[in-house]
Amino acid sequence: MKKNLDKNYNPQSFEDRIYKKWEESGAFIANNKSDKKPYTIIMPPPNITGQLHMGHALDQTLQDVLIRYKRMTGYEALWIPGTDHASIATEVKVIEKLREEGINKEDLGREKFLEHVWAWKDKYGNEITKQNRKLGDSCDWSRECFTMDEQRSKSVVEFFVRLYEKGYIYKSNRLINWCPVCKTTLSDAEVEHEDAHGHYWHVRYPMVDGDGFIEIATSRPETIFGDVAIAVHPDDERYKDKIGKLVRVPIVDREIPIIADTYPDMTKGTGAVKITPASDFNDFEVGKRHDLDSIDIMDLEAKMTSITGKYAGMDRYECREKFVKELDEKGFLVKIEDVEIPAGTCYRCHNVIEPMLSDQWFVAMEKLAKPAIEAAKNGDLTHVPKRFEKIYLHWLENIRDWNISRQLWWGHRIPAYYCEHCEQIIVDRGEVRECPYCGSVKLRQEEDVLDTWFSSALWPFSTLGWPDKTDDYEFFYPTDVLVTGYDIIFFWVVRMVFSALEMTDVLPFKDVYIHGLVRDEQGRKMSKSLGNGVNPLDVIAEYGADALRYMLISGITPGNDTRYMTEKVVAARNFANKLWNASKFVIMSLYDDDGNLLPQRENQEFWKEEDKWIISRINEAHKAFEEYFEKYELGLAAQKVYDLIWNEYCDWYIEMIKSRLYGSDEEDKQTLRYILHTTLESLLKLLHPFMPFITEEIYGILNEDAGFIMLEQIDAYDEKYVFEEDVTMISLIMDIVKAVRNIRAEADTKPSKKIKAFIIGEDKELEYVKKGERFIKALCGIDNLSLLRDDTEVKDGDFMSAVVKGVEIRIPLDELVDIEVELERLKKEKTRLEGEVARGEKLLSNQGFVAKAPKEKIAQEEEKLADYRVSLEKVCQRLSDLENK
RNA sequence: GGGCGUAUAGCUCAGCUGGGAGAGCAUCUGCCUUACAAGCAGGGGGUCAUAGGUUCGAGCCCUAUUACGCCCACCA
Repeated sequence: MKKNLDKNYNPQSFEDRIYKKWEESGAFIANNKSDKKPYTIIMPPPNITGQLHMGHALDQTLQDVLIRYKRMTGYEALWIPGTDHASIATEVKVIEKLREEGINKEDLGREKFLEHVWAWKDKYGNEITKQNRKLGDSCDWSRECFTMDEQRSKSVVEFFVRLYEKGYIYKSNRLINWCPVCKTTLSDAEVEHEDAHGHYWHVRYPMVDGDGFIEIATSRPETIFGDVAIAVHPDDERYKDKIGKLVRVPIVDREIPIIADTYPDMTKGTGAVKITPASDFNDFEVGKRHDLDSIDIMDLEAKMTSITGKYAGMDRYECREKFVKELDEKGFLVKIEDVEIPAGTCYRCHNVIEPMLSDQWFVAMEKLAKPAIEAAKNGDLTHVPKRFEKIYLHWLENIRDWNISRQLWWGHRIPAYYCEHCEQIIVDRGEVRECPYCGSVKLRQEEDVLDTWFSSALWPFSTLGWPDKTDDYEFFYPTDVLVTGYDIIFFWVVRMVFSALEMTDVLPFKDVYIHGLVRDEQGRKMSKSLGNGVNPLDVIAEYGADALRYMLISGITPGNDTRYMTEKVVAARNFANKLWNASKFVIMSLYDDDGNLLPQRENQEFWKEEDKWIISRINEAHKAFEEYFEKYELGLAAQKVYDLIWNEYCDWYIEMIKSRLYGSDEEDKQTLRYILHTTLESLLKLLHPFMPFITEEIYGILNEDAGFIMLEQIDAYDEKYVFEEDVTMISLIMDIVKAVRNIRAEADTKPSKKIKAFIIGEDKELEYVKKGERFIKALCGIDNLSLLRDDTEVKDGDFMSAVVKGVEIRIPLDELVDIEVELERLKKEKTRLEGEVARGEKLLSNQGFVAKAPKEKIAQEEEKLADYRVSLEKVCQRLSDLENK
C-alpha cells in the first residue's frame, strides 16, 4: 500500500493518540541516575479550583518548549507537574457549593467539612491535569505532586518547625488585614489597593472645657466609636494651645486627649487627626507611641460591637450611613467632601478589608530577606527580562513580617499545641500528647491553617522529596528556571528564593523567566466579569494544540503582554498545514507504491549546490537556536524555524529539486532522497518543541520503526556543514529567478508561456549561472537560455532587462509586450541605483567613517558600491539604447 | 507620591551587544503549475511618538516632552 500522511492536516485525528503513546511509553519520565546533565523545571501548580485559561496555556507552553528543547539537546529533562490546594479559594468555593445544598460550614464541623473538600478535590482537582495533556505538556506524571499530599505536608511541617526553632516564627497580637467576607486574615501581599469614591466627613469635637471645637476630617465616620485621641502636629500653630486638653467624642460622649505627634500632616485636611488604633495601621502606631488603648468596634463579620450601643450588630456600611445622619442631626457634621479614597481590598473577593487586632502567626522577614536580596544583586539569580529584578528587590527591601496564619480549615494546620494547664506553646513535627513543660495531657492544637503560599514557597524542593535526601533531590535540585507571570513575583518567587536559601542553602533556580499576560483581541485583560475569556480547549478543538502553542509563542518577547487573536491561530494552523503538505511530498518521494523505502545514497561527494545550500541553512538555524534558547528568545526561535520551513525549504528547496526528482538519473535520485529525508528530519526536530504533535505524527510515518522524535537529539551547529560558495551561488540564482519573475509579472506574460532569455556577466558569475541554469529555466518558464560574455550578440532588438549583482538579464521584447513598459521599469531601476550609489559614495567619502568604522564594514561598503556602479552603468546603457531606437 | 512598560506598514507585533527597516494578517495584480487555494508568483505601503544630544553612523544609547498602560505606597 502506498505509504503517506492523510490527505488533509487534521490535528484532531492524532493529537490525543500521540499524547497517549508518549505517556504510556514513559517518554516523559526522567531518570535520576542518568549520565546526562539534569535540566529541571517545576510547574507553577495551578489551583485545584481552576480551569485552564490562556495564561496557563502560555505559561505551560513556554515551559514545555524549554523542556523539550533541552531534552533534545543532551539533557536529562525533568518537568514536574502538580496542583495547589489553594486554601482560601477552594474553601470559598466549597462553602458556596454546600450553601446551595443548604449545608452550613459551621454546622458540619471541621472534620466533616474537610471530607467534603477532599471529595471535591478528587472530583475536580484533576480537570486541569487533563487539560495539560491536551496542550501536549511533556511533564513527568509519575512525579505529580499536590501541595497537601503526604510528602508535601511533611515538608511544610518541617519548614515550619525549623523556622520556629530558629526563632523566625512567632505569634503576636497585632493589627492585621481582615477580610470580613472570607473571614480570615490576609498577608500584606494579599491586599490590593483600589481607589473608590468616598467622602471626607468633617466632624467637630467639642472641647471639654467648653472652649469651642476641634474639627477633624474622616473617611470612615463609623470608626469614631473607637477614637482614643486627636493628634496634631507639634509645630502646628493652629492647635498649639490645645495640646493636652480634652475633647468629647460626639455622641459617644467619651473624653479623649489632644496629643502631639509628628504623624499628622499639617497641609492635609484640618491638620487634626482622630486616632483609632484598632481600625487603622497608622493610628495603631500612634497609639503605641502614646500608650493609648485600642477599642474594638467591629467583630469578625465587620458588624458593630456592643460598645457602639444602638448600632451594635449593624453592618459597617449601614452604621456609617445612620451614624452620619445622627451626627448631622446633632450638629457635629460640618461638611462633606467628595474624594477618591484608597481602600485595601481582599485579592480573592475584592471586598474592603478591615484592620483588626488579632493573635496571628508571623515569620520575621528581615534576616531571611537579606540573602535573597544578595542573590539578585550579585547576579546569581537572573531575571529575564532584567527589569523585573527591581520589583523583586523593592519588595524584599521593604518587606514586613509575613502573616502566615489563616482562619480557615482547608490547608496545612499549624503544627502548634497549647497546653491548657501551663499555657505554653509546643511546636513539633508529630502529634503532641503531653506537655513537655508541665506534663499535662490537656493539649489543644492550633485551629488555624497556614497561608497557601507557605507550601508554595517550598515547591522547588518539596516536589523533589525534601526534607528527605532523595535521589531526585540529589540529582535534579536545584532547578534551572522558573517560568511565571509578573503578577506573582511577590507572592511566590520571592518566597521560594528565601525559603530555599534558608532550608537548602542554594538558590532554587538560576533564572526567573517572566512572561506577560494574554489579553483579548482589544488588549483587555481576560476576565470572568467581562466574559471575554477564550477557552484554550475550544481553540485546541478547532485548530489543534500545535496551532495554539505556536500562536502563543511566536512574536512574543519576555515580560511583555500578548494578545490572543484568532487570525494568529489561523496563521499558525496554516503553517502546520504547510508542513504537513511538504512532508507529504517528501514521503511520497521516499517510498514506492508498495510502501517500501526506496534506496538512498549518503555520499557527500554527490551532493549538489542546492543540497549543500539547504543543509548550510539548517546548520545555521541550529546555531541560531542555541543562541536564542540561551537568552530565552523563544519568539525569535519560533520565527526562525517558520521562515526556514516555509520560505526556504518549501518555497525554494523543494521547488528546485522537483526536476531532479522527476528526472531519470536514478543515482542522483538516491542522493536526493537522502537529502530530502534528512533535511525534513532536521526541520521536524527543530520545530518539535513548538509543535510537538504534528512533528511526532509526521516523524512516525516518515521513519518506520523509529522511536519518538521527542526523544531524538537536535544536531549541534557544525562547521563542516558550512558551504559558503554554494550559498553564494544559490543566492545569486534566487535573485535572478526573482528578477525574471518580476519582469514577467510586469510585462503581464501568461504564466504558461515559455520565453527566451540572455544572461550577460563575468566569468565567475557565468559559472554560477551555468550551474544554476536548470533552476532558472524551470522556475521562470524559460525554454531557451543563453549565457553571454558581452552584449554584442544581443545588442539589437527590443529587450526587457534587469541587473542583479553585476549580472544582466535580457528578455527579448517580442516575447513580452511593449517598449513603454520596459522604459518605465528601467527608469525606476535607474533612480533606485542612483540612490544606492549616492549613498555609498557619501558614506565612503566621509572621513570620519573611513577613519573609525571597522575595516570589514568599509570593505563591505566598497564592494557594494562597485556592484551598484556596474549595475547602474548597465541600466543607463540599456536605457540610452532603447531611447535612441 | 515613587517605580516600570509601551509608542515601528491599515491591524497585531518582532527587531540580539548602534552599521542600509522585518513578519503575519489586510490590500492590489496574475495563477486551480499533479505537496499544499489553509496555496503559488509578483507589487504597493513606514521622516521607527515629539524635541534636543552623543557618535563617522541612532528604531536601538543619553536628556526632556506627550499619550496610553501597569506595579508599588498607611495621606486623615
